[in-house]
Amino acid sequence: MTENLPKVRAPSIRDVARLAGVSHQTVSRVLNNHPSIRESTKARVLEVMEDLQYRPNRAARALSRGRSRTIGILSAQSSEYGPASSIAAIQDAAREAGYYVNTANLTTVDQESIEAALMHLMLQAVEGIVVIAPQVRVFDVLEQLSITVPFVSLQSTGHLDDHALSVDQIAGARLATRHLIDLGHRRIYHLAGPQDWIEAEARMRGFLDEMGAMDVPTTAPILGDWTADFGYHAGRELFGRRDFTAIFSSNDQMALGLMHAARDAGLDLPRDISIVGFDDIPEAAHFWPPLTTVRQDFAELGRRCIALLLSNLPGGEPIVDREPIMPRLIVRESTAPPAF
Amino acid sequence: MTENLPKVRAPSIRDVARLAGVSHQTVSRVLNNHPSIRESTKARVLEVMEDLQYRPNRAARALSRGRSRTIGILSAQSSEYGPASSIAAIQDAAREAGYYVNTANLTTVDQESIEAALMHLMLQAVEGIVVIAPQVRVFDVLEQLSITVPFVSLQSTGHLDDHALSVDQIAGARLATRHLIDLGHRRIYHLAGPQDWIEAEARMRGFLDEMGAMDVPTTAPILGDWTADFGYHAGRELFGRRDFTAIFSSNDQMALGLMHAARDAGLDLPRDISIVGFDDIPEAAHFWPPLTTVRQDFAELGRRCIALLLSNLPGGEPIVDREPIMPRLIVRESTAPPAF
DNA sequence: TGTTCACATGTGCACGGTCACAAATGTGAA
DNA sequence: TTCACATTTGTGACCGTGCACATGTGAACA
Repeated sequence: MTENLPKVRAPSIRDVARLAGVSHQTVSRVLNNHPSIRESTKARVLEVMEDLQYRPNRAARALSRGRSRTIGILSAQSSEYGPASSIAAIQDAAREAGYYVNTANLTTVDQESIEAALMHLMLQAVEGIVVIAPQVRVFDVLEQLSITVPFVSLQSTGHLDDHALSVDQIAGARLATRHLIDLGHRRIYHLAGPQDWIEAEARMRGFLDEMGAMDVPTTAPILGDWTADFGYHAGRELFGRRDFTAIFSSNDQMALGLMHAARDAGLDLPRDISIVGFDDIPEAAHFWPPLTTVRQDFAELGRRCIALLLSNLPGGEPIVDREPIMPRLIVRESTAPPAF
Repeated sequence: MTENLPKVRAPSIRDVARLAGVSHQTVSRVLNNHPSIRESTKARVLEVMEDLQYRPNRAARALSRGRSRTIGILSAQSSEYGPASSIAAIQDAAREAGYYVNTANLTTVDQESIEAALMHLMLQAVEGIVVIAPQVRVFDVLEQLSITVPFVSLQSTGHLDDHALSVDQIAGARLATRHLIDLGHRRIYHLAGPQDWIEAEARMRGFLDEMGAMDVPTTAPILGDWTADFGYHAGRELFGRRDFTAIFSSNDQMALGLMHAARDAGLDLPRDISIVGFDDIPEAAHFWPPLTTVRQDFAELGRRCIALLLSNLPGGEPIVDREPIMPRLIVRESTAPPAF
């Protein structure tokens, strides 16, 4: 009946040492795979550990080493497909590398909320931060709070490229735009994401670059908020005038909203209007019509993100990963040559 | 030029104490809002903290208190809308309560993967665990590894209800089924989720219960995997025979796949076939046709989940939250009376 | 004026690891 | 046998915080 004694302290390194007949330091060496430990000693210690169900205490370790082995993720809209996939990939990669991950969500993207989230992460003594959010403001706050841990952004910002790792959003947007131009479209709208999201800006730039390069006149992009609802409302207005034959939407959700509005307006897709999305969410293949879009490899992004971040941690040798991940155009049935 | 001296140790409680002319214990009391501290003393200490940019060291705290203030989430398919929303809500609620959250994803749901994920959480000394995954196996492993921390599951399992908190999936499924029956449908299929997911089972049970209660003959549900792709392939087969007039899908993604297959088969929705989903993902309102579905309040679920878990932690007074969250039927345009 | 008591503050150690350094043991050549 | 040196193991301090307990302080009361 010893099993339900109250408050049985978890076994410590010294308990193991006593039972194995060695010093606590020897146990510590076994834990850390120190090279000069006699095999027989090591085996004995390991056996005692097993018997005692010994688990190293992370807090103690973090305290004495001065390192938490934790990295933080600062994320906005974390239940959407893109961010959620990135987060999952980052967590997997971090765990693989022996790191723990802690996520702080931004409910709103104002100064105060960003500060609170960063504070939360810093209080945990995270060793590095991954930012999946509108960068510009976050970086301002990072600087303001004089946060000193290394950080990595999942999107290239242009001027902070040492910290950035990205899918080449510009190239992706150009692929999408070029696809529409190649089909013969000349009056193409762009439904962009929120201005302060780097991806949104990059995709917009890619769109404008390609249009310029191909000498196609452009109209001002419409600024959206990533949601299908916004796409729907924007669509209702756009399809009223119909002074265009194709739209490139900055993400799949907004593209879905556009399609909805198009049907409401009695338009036939893709005959009357071609639509291209961005992200290739798993649902996109089943939209009506199946959506032509640009696929990003989030898993790869997560892996490289962690590799980059860890390399910037003290002790690692800094690498600079400037090679962007190239997105792919997935052609489905939402695009066709213009009917007129 | 003192700002880039290497290795400036972060200020500790004693540094603050020295500058404020008090003992380290007094500083500690200020940190923990101890009642008997003179206002003036407290103010002085707080001021020094501000000056020094003092941040308490979480590892030291965890070590001396023996509590990590961290809870773990064990999640599968964490990039899908339901789990992702729950995770976000749980994180927010936990942060609110001063807790940290750490997520471990299951890549596969086999024994080994579950063990690895649980180990990862336990090594962090999480104080409690939230399970968002196929419960049955996870609970087996929990028991096997003799995990002793309290845990909460986001889904009711029937026999572990003290640990469970849930949207009443059965009631939700009955709402959906009843809606179809009320419209006049008598030959209704159910596209279920994976057998080992509690939600899937509960929704299936709700479907069968309601069909039984209304005296409508049923056919065996089809077991899917939550993905739109599966819905599509199941649909291709089902619409070949067309011995039914409505389908209740266990989630919105599979419903989307079904719709896709229905269009491929040249069917008119909802005239030829009515479809109901489950979850009300933000995109569902923009499907073609907009999807009738059952809405779950994930945010509320996350909040109550944390409340329940924290109450089970040592020190809290155990509450039992047996009141399930009631889901709501959202009627859109994917359902109509049968045409014949 | 001394006693009591609540409040405010200080002292020293424990938490469970790691680190720097010291000591013991083993090994091979002079 | 002895010394030099590599390998293996041990000793004690330290990381930053909280806890138990001791101590100091002032007001209320007899």
